[in-house]
Amino acid sequence: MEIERVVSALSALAQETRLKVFRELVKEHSPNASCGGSSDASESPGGLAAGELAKRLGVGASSLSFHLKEMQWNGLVNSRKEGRSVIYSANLPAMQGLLAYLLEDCCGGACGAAQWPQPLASEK
Amino acid sequence: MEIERVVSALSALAQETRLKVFRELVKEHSPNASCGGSSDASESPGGLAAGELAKRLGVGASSLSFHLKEMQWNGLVNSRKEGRSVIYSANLPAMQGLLAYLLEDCCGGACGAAQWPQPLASEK
DNA sequence: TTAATATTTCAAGATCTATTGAATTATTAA
DNA sequence: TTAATAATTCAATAGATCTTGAAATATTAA
Repeated sequence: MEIERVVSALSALAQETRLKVFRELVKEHSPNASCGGSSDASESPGGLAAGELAKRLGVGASSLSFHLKEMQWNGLVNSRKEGRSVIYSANLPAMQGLLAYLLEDCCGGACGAAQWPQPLASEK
Repeated sequence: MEIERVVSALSALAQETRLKVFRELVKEHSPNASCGGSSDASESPGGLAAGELAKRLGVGASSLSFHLKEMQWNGLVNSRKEGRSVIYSANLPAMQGLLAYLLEDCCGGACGAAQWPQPLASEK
């Protein structure tokens, strides 16, 4: 993952509303949907309608639309139209790519993936 | 890790110069310095002087100072004075806390830590 | 068709971010 | 002490981001 994409993915998450959106979408992610592993084309990726997200987060529709557009542009969410709703879903492989980069390039040489996850404080 | 701190840590990384700074500091992190694990007070955490960072990244001194202050405020780097230089070092436990949050709250329920690291594409 | 619902787009304004160069502070060398 | 070096602070500016409410678009229901 090249640095510009990493910065743009981080920017997409570095805002309270957007981070909350992503968390909600991860919660709603259907367990058999794409996680970057094997999957077929008929899966239903779960997700939430824009309006339901707005209601849950207490954000105005146009403001949320702005943030969703930002996240979609940066590849963090996908959308599909269903009736008059637009359903947004988390793009987990994008998040995993970001985590892989941070783990390897920004944590790696010193406290690498081999030490991940960290032992609990009580185990140290 | 509460959401405000996560957002502020993400903001500290969501900028090209700052992400590059962090990567450089991780590279220079001395292997026996604090990784969140056991350590003693006499360790030397490695790091780089502000001027050396500015030279490596091709950034003006005052601009870099602005970014370093931002990163320090958000807990991503530490600093210490040595002679007339100020040595900055990566705060790896902060990065690890951030990664732990993202892994658990933003990846977790659906494609959890149990599946991390991901199998290689050739193994799927 | 007309009305209601779901969402996006647009324009305005407020605030935040980032860069620049000059001035300032602290430390070391001559 | 004076000069040189390392870094930060400050003020000015340009540009990006976020929120708001009104208007526009698309879909479904009456």
